[in-house]
Amino acid sequence: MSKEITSREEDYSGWYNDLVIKGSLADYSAVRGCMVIKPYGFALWENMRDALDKMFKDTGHVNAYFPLFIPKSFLSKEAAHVEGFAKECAVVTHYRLKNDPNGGGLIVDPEAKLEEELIVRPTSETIIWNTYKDWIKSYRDLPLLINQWANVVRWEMRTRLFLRTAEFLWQEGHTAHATSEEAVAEAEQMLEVYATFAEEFMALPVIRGVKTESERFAGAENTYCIEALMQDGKALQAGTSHFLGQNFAKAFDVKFLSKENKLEHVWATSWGVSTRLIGALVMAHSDDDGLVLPPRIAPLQVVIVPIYKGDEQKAQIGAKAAELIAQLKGAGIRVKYDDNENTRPGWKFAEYELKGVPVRIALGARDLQNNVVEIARRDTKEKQTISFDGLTEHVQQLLTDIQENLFKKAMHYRDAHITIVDSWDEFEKMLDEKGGFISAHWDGTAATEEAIKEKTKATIRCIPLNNKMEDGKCVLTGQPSTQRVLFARAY
RNA sequence: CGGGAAGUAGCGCAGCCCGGUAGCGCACCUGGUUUGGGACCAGGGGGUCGCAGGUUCGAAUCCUGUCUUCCCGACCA
Repeated sequence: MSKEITSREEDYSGWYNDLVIKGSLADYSAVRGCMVIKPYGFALWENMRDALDKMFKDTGHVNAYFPLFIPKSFLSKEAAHVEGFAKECAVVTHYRLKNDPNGGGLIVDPEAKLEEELIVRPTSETIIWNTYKDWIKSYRDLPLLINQWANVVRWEMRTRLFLRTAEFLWQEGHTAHATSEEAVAEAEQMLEVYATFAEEFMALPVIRGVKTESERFAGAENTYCIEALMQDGKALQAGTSHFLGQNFAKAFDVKFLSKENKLEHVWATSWGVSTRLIGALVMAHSDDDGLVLPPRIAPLQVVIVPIYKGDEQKAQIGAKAAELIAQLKGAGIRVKYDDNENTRPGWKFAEYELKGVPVRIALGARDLQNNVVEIARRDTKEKQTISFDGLTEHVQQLLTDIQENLFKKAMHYRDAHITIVDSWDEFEKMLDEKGGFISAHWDGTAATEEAIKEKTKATIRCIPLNNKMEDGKCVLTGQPSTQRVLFARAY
């Protein structure tokens, strides 16, 4: 390693990039704003994806796949939707290249212009609703509960590894229902699925809430979200679930005959989480020694590093390690044995810390004689010496402890950074000095929300679900308010 | 699209002010000694200095243009 991980206080952004790149998760690519996800990072994504996919299926959803390309005319059918996405779309205008007759290599063949331009999907509502029109005729076809795992492209002005890349991987669920109530229940259910996943798998505490009108998804009636807090005090939207009302059904003319034999538009939801979750994971748990990954989704849960002198010792330790690995694997633990001769133990220790492997086991000749191993946990960096007997149970318990500890630590930090504020002076002061969420009264107008954003860069992250009603005065205007909302500077 | 900075070996950088034909660290290759917190010694390979012009006997270095990337803004369901 040529450079140490930069301290957070000096340069959070450099710290974050170092973590991602040195932790072997991803790297910049040759294409502007796009990243290469490396095998280690992709294994992490696969673990997250598999856990989410199971949760979707347990709630009655199935997977399907829709086209990457969307005819331009589709995008314009829902007014708010086109407004929200038009500014960041990649557009396919031609279908062929040819050799430049004047020399100079390949050029776009002007003869090969498309009749109608194709948009690389920034999200799939339009192409999916165009399809649903043909699939839904009767109330018997409902509900339609479909998810797709895909890539999408949004031509962002400024990008950042995982958090905002021009192309990213995600899942998008798109459901159709016979009633408004049923669709709202679906949107709320999926928000809860996301919240559960974030908390139980990612060890990331989240606040469940709804967005204000100005932060709402383009084309939605209501947007639910989970908001997480990063270690620099900035908030991150970790997932959203939208109640779309009948907006897309009307735009794409999706109607069904009800039990009462009446023709009605269907009610819709959409919901998604993306590789941005990996960014959240990195910023929520990591320290200056590298990544810290929660055991439940870590690509590797345990690494075993042998310490030996000479081939004879290596063979002896290897034999014992094989025994331990068989036990650990038998218990479903993801374990790697690193007997690479080109790197020394100290190098390996540092390397797996950078990669955030939760548990490290060191096994040397000394340990072999004493029937023990040295076991180190990544989150607290504590080491202890324990016996071979019951090692598997010990490791299982340790993985559980680490998972819980990470959640508690993040929860403690989050709770300590929700500040209740009642005056404008204090609002600005707390935002600058402490960061995190500011819980304050708001008069409910978009104008005030905008004014606060203008002054402080803080936005309303959400109105928490099950929020306590309480009379108060707007922190900026002094106008009456019925509840507090959460403000923060955000990614 | 505004403001700043940078493009020199796979990665990180020095050299540029003051022009003379390219260097350091890491990585890589060979041999040896090592191995309980990022080993050491010796030897070795690798670069049209982002691109295009110009000035000059001579350009990584000076001038002009251009492209790209990063950072800060603007933008961002």
